[in-house]
Amino acid sequence: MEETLPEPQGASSQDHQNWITAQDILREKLITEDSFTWKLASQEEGETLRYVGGVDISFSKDDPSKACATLVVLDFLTLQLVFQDFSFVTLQLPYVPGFLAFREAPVLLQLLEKMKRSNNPFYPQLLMVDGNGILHPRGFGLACHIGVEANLPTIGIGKNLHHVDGLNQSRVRKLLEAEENSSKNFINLVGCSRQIWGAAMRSTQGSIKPIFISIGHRISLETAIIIVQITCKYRVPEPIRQADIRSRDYIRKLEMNAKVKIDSQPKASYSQQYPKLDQIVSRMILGALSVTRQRIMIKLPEKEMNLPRHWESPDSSPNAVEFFVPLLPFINGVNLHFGPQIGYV
DNA sequence: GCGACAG
DNA sequence: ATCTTGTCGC
Repeated sequence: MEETLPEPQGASSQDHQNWITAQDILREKLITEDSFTWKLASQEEGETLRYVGGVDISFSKDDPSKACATLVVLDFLTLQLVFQDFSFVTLQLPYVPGFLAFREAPVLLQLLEKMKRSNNPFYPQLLMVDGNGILHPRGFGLACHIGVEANLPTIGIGKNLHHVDGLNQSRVRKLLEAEENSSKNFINLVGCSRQIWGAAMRSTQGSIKPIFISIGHRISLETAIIIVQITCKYRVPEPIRQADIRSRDYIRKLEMNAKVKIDSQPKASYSQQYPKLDQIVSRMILGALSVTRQRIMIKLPEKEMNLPRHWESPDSSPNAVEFFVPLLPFINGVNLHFGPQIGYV
């Protein structure tokens, strides 16, 4: 009766050991100093930094294994987007603290590979990663992992602190607020062992919550900090922020999978009866995912979810269109008619 | 032993 | 990561 059942999802302790070994091996290739051909200052001779990439993954709220991976590239000078690509995937592994890379790196590397293979002129010279670099229990976080495997200079950006070497949120906050640091916008993260793991940075003037910068691969902390400062319009550097925004937007559109039928062109009586509905529709129609003759897909704001009971039984007029609203459990008393999943772009 | 733990 | 409500301020 010692049957070993397969573990399609989840991570066994054997996985843990394998992961640790893999991280140890990859870490031998890690380069922790500036190692690139470009320069920051355009006055100098030669290649200058022009294309900065950012990667992020957003998740489905319905099914946490469904995710949208996003790669963006921004012009370093203007911070304008010059490239974006998405990959909607089902992740096979769970998130385990300290092993984020095994969940997220493969699909992100795939996006980079695809871009490189097609000889895209905007292929990034530097990549910012939503997650830590060497600020990690074994000094090899997601940003290092991607950097080594893609052989790209990478910077890790954490929005929360991963507790390493005695570092924790409150201690860092005290350090940032300390008298001698009150004028600085960043401080080094020095652990109990005196090692410097990265930097905590107030990226926006007066912002309380810092971001946590650590080197990924082929870059020094000093250079990484400079580049992060330059690319911060808001708290999170723009390449990461754009990847995050666009990733979330992409997946949000795919989540609109419940439908309800209403009139395509609301009659006067209909509008009078449900004035609020008209407001919603006219406001949301601009943000519609796609519009065909028969269907309009929109997302209704949460606060408009107390749908009129009337929607339960849409009239069968030929003008009827289908509105797609989020599949949520708390639509008061309205028994929505759920249609088939519609594939849309 | 227990809690803490990037996304 | 994701959920959610209002609230404050430019």
